Amino acid sequence: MPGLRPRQQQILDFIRAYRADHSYMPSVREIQAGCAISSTSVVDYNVRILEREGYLRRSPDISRGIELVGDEPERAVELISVPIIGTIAAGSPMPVPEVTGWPAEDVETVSLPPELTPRHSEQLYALRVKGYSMIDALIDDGDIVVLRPAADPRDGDLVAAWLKLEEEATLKRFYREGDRIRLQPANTQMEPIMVAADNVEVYGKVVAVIRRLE
Amino acid sequence: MPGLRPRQQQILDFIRAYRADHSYMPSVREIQAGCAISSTSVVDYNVRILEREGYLRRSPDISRGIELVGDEPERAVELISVPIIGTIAAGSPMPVPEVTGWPAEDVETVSLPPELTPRHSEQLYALRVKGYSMIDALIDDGDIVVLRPAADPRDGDLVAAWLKLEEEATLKRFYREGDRIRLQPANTQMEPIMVAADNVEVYGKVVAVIRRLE
DNA sequence: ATGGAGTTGGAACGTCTGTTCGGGGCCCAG
DNA sequence: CTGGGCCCCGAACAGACGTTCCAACTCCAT
Repeated sequence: MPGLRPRQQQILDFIRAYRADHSYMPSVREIQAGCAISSTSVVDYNVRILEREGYLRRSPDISRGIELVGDEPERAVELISVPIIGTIAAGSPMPVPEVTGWPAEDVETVSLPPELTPRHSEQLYALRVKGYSMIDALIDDGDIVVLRPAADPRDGDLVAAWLKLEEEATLKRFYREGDRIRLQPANTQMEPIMVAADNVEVYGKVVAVIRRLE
Repeated sequence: MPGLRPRQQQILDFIRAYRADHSYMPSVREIQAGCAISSTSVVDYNVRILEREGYLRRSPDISRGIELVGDEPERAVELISVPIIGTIAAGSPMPVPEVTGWPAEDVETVSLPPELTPRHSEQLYALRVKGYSMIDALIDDGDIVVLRPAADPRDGDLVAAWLKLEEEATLKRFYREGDRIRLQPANTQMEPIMVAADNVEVYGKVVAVIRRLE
């Protein structure tokens, strides 16, 4: 992506510099001030272009909702050890990570190579899949799924969810549709299921699946 | 700083998880929703405490102006680096590991954690799966399969095989039946296929499957 | 000139968001 | 009982913020 007008380059540089100083993102008006632009609409105009060109992403109607792409912050280079805190099966409750005294002594762990490690790896945990109920998510009996506590999952994320009414754990892709939620199997040939938003409890977002064979 | 009320711990966990998913910080009302709190003032109250206790910093009057203080170190363990020598798809020939001058310079690699490393890890290689032809083996597009050259596969092994007549690469479980070979999909609901022994060339035995999700 | 595409400027609208205020339970020492 | 921390609730205020609309400007090929 070569073509980038000076104004856009200037804005991009400002955002990068701002990001180095603060852990949150600049607002439109801060960009305006920092780049000596006389109107917020000019910022919006150029930021739109930057988004269209793939330099960043925006979350509409969200303050400071700019995300830089290709600028993965502080990816850990070393091997991460993730505790396997239990099993997940269709009909049995999922274990949830205990917040207190997390690094227990005797839990089994799995190590994640750097290539698999997401941006923030502090609170990862893993579950061993029991049974064949996740077949539609291309997940086999015995697989290990690595999860991250999901605050406010985004559309399309593969999440581990607990359906309260059905008393069932499931791994599906998450889509918000008004006050309901569509859970879409990873296997696209299968039909999605619709559930009320207050019937689904999202425990985590799947960041990796590991299968070890004999 | 030991004493941290459950509500505060909950909020802290939510912020950390949110931060892992988004590059910007959650708003007070998002914390409220994510922690099932019924008022923004409760969030403000507890976030104030978290700030006073030194867990985070706030920039007043700034949307999403929360900054987490302190991040954790990681540990390093020994891990095996496996070259990804190519892709495997249904209709195209599989690459085979070159025995000579193996450690090429510019090949992509994937690191295997110790738990995944089999006994003899010297000649491991990996392929990236292209397309959805391995769905019946519960292997998705983009998955990485780690292989070991299989001199004499045992019954039940999951092998990467090349069907000469059909000119097709496939991942199936291997069963010898007289002078023919039964290739059984991992998905037990699907029918096995029978091929003549001299029509199948076993390239390797799958020792691990790794799937990384965004 | 002339027109269009790309860009800037100014202002306003509506919402998002941090913050504050008054009130109300709960628990325990006095 | 009384009072005071401690925590939660609902509502509202004021400012921060993303977004939109329209006019004007530059540049360039026609």
